[in-house]
Amino acid sequence: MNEALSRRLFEMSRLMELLGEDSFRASAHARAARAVEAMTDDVAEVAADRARLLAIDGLGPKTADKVIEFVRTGAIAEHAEFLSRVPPGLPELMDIPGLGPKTLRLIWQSAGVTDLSSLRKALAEGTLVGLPRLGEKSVEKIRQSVEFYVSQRASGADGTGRLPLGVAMPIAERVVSYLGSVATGATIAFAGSLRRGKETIGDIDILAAPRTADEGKALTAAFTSMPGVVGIISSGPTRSSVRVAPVEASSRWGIDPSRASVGVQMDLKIVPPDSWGAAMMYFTGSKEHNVAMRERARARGMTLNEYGLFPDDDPDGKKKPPHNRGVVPIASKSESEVFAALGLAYLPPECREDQGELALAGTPELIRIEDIRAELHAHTTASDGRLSIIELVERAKERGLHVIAVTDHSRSSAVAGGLSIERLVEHVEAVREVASKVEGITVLAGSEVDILADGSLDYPDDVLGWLDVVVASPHAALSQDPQTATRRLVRAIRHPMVNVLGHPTGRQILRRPGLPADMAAVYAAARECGVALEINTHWIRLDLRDTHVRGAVEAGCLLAINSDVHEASDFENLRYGVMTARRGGLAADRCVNAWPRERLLEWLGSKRGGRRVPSAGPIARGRPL
DNA sequence: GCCGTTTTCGGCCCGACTGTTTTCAGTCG
Repeated sequence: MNEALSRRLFEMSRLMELLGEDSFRASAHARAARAVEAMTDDVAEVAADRARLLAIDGLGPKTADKVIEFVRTGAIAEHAEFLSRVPPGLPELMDIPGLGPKTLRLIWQSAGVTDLSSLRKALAEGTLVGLPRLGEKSVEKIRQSVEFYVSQRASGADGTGRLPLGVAMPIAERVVSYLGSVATGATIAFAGSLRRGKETIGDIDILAAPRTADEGKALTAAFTSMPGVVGIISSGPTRSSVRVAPVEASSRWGIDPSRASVGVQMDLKIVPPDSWGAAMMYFTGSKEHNVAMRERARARGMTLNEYGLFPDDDPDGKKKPPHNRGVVPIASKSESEVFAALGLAYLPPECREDQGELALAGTPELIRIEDIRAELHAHTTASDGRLSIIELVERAKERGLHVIAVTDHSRSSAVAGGLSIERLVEHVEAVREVASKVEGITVLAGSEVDILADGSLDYPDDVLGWLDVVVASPHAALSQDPQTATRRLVRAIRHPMVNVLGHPTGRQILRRPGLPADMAAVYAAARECGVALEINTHWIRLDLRDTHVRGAVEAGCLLAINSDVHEASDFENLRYGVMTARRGGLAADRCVNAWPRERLLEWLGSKRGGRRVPSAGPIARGRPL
């Protein structure tokens, strides 16, 4: 409901822009859409009390009534009215970079462009050249943008042109390292939604502070000519934008190799070293967070831009920007400095989304990568992993973990080599054999047990009783209706031997939505039963997602951050899971993977009749526990 | 259409880059 309504409001905002309505009204609707998106409660429930809606920042009398209308009728009359005035294929064209509402409106009303195909036709026939403010060059830029957009749609999994976090991050790191080799004295880092840990990335922002002007020029030259650049969108002394394509996508996740290349826009911003903090803050965003920060600065008689926080000596905006007039900034060198000068504690990038973070009294206590000491979800060659038991254990040890759980697939996951009961017995004994030999790490024998469509588990209870840890996960039947999905997950959580609910919704980013369960019911059951909800760290999953983590944290749940290890490199995904956890406000004490060893083992044992975990020795076959 | 450490009415973030312009509009982040 929240998501559907938020989308509807965003659409209204977009349609208003296209129709040339008051731009402030349009942005008010976009703000309302974000407010609804950020709600952790079900909007249907909140809307029962109009005063509660009005108390939400960004919702006023008019938008609150539209929310109520949507909750009651499933539609907003004004939305339908806007929709009837715009050709159906037009709004999507706003996704094309460089094509904004004004230009789109112009070519719609003056050149009859109504959708992608008529736009391409108009470009091919040259009918756009000569319209007001549209010369040869502008039209050529639009043409290139459209072709790039079309190729992205053809190659991307869903046509949004966004890259998963885990695809974008390594690219950004390669570019940062490459630019660092060009300008050895420069400070270089990535910013943007990548630094905030969003699950998908629209473009990659790189920030550089060279020591000299020559170094800056060298950086720009290197950036615009680096391998993979297929087009330069713009390039100036302080900013350059390029299109990079193609980029290898992962084949392991079943993306068709012939389509396994996606392009991405990359921006380089060059700033003076003294502005590093203000620039980092500015280019990290989010946009909405920045707006809130600048408003706060203004309210305090200051003005904030990417060069620093300045005294506001020019309220009318008549003069040149302060940094061009030699005004000395109040703060600029570090982000902490700027936050402090605005009366704020340091806010980590992951919480800069304008979702109430400016009202926080201090820096939120968020989990860090180094807090993670246990991995509770890992596969070996026994099912679909690539590591043997001992290899897995050694990799875990190298990473400083004190607990590693071997949790291969259960029998229903046939394509993933799920273990029959007989094979499970052998496997558990093999794991215990390894556990008895290695030192410095506790090795647990467990299973990632399928949650069947009706919520029952894939092994009988006596078999589950042999194990040290049970991760119960949905793998099939992911298209259930909300009621069935909720019943299914809650039933699995209530099973007395389940420790962790693995990738709870089964969603895959840009690929499939996952179970539409009532998450509030899932949180409530998990809290009551002491079951940890997993944040699966693989960048194709990140399940729970950030908003779900926030809901679970607010509901008082335990969470697990697991890398669902299938090969050694999967341990590297941990950072994406931790970023997602931080976006949801998770602190270390609520994350079972961050607990001291004994506390973790005791918690696991509480679901195994309180017996000591790990068990040692052979399984007493045929004797139900 | 929202909102108030300057405002209950009149504002509403800031700067860079580009192209079509002799002073600025559109777009982006």
